Amino acid sequence: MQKLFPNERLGRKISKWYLLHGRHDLPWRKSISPYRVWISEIMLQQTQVVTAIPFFKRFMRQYPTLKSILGASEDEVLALWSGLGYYRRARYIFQTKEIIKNLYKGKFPKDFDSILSLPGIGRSTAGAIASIAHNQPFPILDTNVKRVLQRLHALPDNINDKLMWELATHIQDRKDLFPYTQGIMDLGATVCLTKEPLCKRCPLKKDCKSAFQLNTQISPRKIIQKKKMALKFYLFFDNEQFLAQKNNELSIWSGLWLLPPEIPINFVNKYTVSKDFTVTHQLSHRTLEITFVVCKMKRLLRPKTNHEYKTVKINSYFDLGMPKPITQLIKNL
DNA sequence: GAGACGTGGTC
DNA sequence: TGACCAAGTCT
Repeated sequence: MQKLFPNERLGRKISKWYLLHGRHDLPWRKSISPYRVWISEIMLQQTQVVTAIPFFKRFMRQYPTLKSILGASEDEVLALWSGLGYYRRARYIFQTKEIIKNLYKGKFPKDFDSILSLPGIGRSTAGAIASIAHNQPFPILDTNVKRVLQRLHALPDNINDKLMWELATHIQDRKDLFPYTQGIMDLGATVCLTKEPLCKRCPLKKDCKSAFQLNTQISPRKIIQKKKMALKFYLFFDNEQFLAQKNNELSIWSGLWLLPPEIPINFVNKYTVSKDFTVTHQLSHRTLEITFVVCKMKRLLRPKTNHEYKTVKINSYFDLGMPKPITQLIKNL
């Protein structure tokens, strides 16, 4: 008989609750494989379920299996990430599949430390893959789980992660890891809501130190002062195509295709400005003031420049990894 | 360990 | 409408 962790009894309540009330229709919860769990977990980092769903489906249509993605280029992976944000995640996926190809013979590793060592996979994501896909008792600790645990034990805000990881370990239902792991996330997402938790529906209401208490607010994230940043892009285009430039800087939208920020020397006097306007675009940590100069050319030239560029058919911009403001601009061309 | 890193939805 | 929120990881 396996020894129970202190709160495994509660974990059991969660896995049972999941079977009745969990979100069983999420696409990544069907045909479970390490590959599908991996991609979904990366997509779901700091990203809401409803946002991730269409991206996950599109990704799986393009690359249904781990094997099928092994030959992909970084550009192709970034194109599938276009519009999802935190593009570093897509580059980590590219790096990870390269490691899997070269170091693990094309098979997703099972060993926890090997999983954890992969780019873009931290302790929580590694725990999700290990527990969901490999049935190994490693906990997860995302904001959903943190919120449930914080309320369950009536912990003060800003409690340190070390304790939270211990609590997350001791509440796991190690007999039913799959429903437990999915369940604690669903519990946080659908019952133990940030603003007004639905304690009546909670399987832990008899155990929770905050159940039906008014003072269960989770303190807001630290507010950061957003810096403003001015950007300028030129959209050179003719009837068929436009000019894109690769962003190889280590900053926002790194690795994506943008537009040239200046006029190539050989373009002077070869275009007419049809529009010139500024939009603001919010990032999590920065406010961008983006000026677009839309420049019509009779025939798009090849630029004389040291930058990596590409001429792109206007109606196939979605084959490129590009950030939202730029795809928006092209779409409305 | 604080800050960087996207986007969409809500109120 | 601007502030805030939503399945983290890396440096």
